[in-house]
Amino acid sequence: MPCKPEKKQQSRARILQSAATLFTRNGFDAISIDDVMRDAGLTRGAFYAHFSSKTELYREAILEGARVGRAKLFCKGPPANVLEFARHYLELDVDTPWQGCPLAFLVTDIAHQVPEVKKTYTQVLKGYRDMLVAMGLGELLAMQICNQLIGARALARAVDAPEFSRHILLQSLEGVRALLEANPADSQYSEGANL
Amino acid sequence: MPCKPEKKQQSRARILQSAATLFTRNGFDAISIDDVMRDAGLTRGAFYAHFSSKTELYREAILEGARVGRAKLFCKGPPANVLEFARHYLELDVDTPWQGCPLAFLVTDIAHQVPEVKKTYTQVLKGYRDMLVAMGLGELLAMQICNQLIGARALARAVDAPEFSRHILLQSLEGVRALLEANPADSQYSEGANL
DNA sequence: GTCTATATCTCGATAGAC
DNA sequence: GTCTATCGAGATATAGAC
Repeated sequence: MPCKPEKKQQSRARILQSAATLFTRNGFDAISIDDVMRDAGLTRGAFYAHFSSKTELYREAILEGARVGRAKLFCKGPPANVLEFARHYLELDVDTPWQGCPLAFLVTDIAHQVPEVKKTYTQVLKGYRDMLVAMGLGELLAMQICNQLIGARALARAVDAPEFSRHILLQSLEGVRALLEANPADSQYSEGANL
Repeated sequence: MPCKPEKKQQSRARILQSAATLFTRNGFDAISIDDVMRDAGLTRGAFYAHFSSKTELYREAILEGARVGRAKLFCKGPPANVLEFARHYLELDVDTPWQGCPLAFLVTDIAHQVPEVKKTYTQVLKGYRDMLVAMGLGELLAMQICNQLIGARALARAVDAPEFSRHILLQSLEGVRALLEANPADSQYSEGANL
């Protein structure tokens, strides 16, 4: 019965990739299963051979989006310091933006979902915070920087004027710099040598 | 034909209040016109005598939500300094939370809406920033604090564990304090006398 | 595993009685 | 101005052929 298990894996991977992109960009409600399957080159009926519900797909898509984001951040090796990480995250000097960070683009969405989805989101958030901790920051400072960066990216997307968006992102980077300087015990790691 | 114009105004006000509460709490897609009208004690058919579309109602609800939020923040007179403002906004020492700040609870929603809605949201955001500017902060520092506060409130709502939520909010307050101390030219106003 | 077809539901918006 | 009734679109999920 299992006609080519690797084929099934390929279909699942395509569905997941489409879902990560579409959900992150448009949110949970605006994207139908039809949209995802069409983007993956399949039809609606085939969906339930891979996932049991739209919500389960959403959870997996959040994890996939986080994986893609992490890969994009580390494409040129790990960032040298926290400020470089922040610049990358804010995409201040990136020519081709990626599909977007699920943490920033789905915050509001997540608050309306069932507990399992919130659990997945929380897991990803803690992963980002711990990434900063691994760069030498204290857990508290890392959380403050997460607030600052994720807040800025979310706000920059919601406002209607591109100049204002850029202003928000630029100020966020300055905010991160100020937070680092206010914590000299941590900033020695962030401005200095690599981790 | 206008049977009691004041009656119509009362209905409109009730619809608006219901919409502000429900939309802020559940977002645009999850709330139907039926939900709003039912909450306001009316039926769906009466809706279009007051608003031309669900989107128009959404815009007005955002403004109403911002008004309610500002009234709540100023219920005991204007906050003495920026830190007190932040504590109020984060609801760290408030027993009965209000319906919630549309800026934090609708960020993601807004990004999916038509330009007019984004324009309304942007207007409210600039209003909040200018409130901080009126308290003596520079525009740049005010924006950084907006990122920090709004980001924290949005994140605190998305995570699944109440302890983690509180941790995020507490760290955000510390982040605001650090930002103020990193800008001594501004902080003299924020820690000192009223505005 | 993937397809087409369909059952069932909900929503936004409109029409007409009062 | 508010009600009930309804149209038409689009959604999730399922059933059955291949």
